Amino acid sequence: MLQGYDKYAHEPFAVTVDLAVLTLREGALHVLLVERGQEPYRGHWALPGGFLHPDESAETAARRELAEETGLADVSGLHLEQLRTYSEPGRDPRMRVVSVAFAALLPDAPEPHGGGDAAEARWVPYDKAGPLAFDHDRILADAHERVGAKFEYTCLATAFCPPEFTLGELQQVYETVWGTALDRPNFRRKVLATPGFVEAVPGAARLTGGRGKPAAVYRAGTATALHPPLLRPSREGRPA
Amino acid sequence: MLQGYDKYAHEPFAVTVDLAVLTLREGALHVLLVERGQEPYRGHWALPGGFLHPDESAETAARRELAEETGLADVSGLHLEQLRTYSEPGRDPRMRVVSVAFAALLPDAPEPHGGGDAAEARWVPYDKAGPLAFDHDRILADAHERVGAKFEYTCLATAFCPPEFTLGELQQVYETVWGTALDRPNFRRKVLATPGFVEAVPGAARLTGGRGKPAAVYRAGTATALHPPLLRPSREGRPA
DNA sequence: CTCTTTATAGTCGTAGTGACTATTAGTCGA
DNA sequence: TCGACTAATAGTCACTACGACTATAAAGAG
Repeated sequence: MLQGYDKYAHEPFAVTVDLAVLTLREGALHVLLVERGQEPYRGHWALPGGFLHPDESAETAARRELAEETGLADVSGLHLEQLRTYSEPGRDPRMRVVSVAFAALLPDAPEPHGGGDAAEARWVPYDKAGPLAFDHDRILADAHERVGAKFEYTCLATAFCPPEFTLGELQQVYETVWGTALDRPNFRRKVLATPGFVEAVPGAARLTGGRGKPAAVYRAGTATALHPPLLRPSREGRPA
Repeated sequence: MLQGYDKYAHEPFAVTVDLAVLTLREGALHVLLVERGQEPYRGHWALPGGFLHPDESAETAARRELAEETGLADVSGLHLEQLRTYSEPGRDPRMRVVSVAFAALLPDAPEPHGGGDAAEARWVPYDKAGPLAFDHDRILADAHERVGAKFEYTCLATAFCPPEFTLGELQQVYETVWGTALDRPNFRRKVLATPGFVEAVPGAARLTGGRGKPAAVYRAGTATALHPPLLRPSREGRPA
């Protein structure tokens, strides 16, 4: 309780934010990693992040770090989601660090120019994001799970898409994040039946790789929730 | 990023946990509140909580505080869920406090004997949990929303029930948390059709208030997820 | 052309569910 | 002891959503 100020010696903690910045490149989920130039975990890869400044909230700090690490001028429209806070005593060998973790979703993936203090920053395929420093493997896995779960009942998937996209591209986003194939006509029916999920760009059509019939072009709609949800073909429901 | 140790003057923060301890009493959602005996917000009600000790995680601290505030001997089996972390610079007028918020669900509600430093602790109906200290109104609302959402796709509702309960009681839990009435036969069908949600206690039956046909008694099952989900009759799906 | 590729349209059967009605098993009050 | 009342449980019916399909349209490649 908060009346304990004078009673407890409230130990000071260092507070950081850690970011799982996700994007899709060439049909595969990628995550932004930085190479550590100092001990501990020197030479290991880690999630970008940094200390909370005295005058900012965790969300503000996360957005600032996101801008620094990606080099993007405008990160105001990007989806940033607080995951949870990691506070196990031993998670940083040097000192007591409590870290607020965020997931960020980017549509396109400009190569990061290590603007921050990172020795090197790079997009790494999610599957090859080997053992990371600290508990960042856990944070990254939690981010993936959260994003996958939110795809079921929100319109979050469009955050991975450029401003204009085809339904095939949107389906690829789902398939890549969930790691499962989806039936194309059924996916299409579901998306179009959900009001506000996507809206057609009149008259626009685009070829999806040079071949086949050009696909209609859509924009993200105004809806944020998905009712009823678009459930992933999960472990459940199978003949156990 | 975490290599910034020597560069940034990483300001120390006080880290606390705040608990939204929820229970059902007489068919209404109640929350455990403590009366503040010190400035600021002296005399106001607040969520229980306290500072993180140097050697414990936020989860450990939350469980410790929960035991202290409720006076319960065994809080190991209780559902404790990290909500999110609140870190706005001005949320505590005295100092920079970052708070990790949790929601806790209790089946029965023993009157708390203010074991901690709380001047007074009391169960307060959710609706009458007037303006709270700090940003605790927001935390409490977030807890309610999170629990309501989790009811849709998990078996969490049994956390509000005693070890043995009737389907009518379980339905009341849903109705109270969601604030909507549910059709009894349909609710029953749905719960029984979900394997592992509840399991029958053989031969047991109980009257639900002295009247009517005695109801069969159930225990919480082993399942944790609900597939397909039990969606609340929401704002969506209505003729807009 | 025709073959391949991709988008789009539509069909069919079934699980899930909302809105009901009917029946059963108790208590309470006259 | 006999209804009236109450609550639990059983069952019906129609409609929606969805998985698994087949069919057609529109492009490029050869």
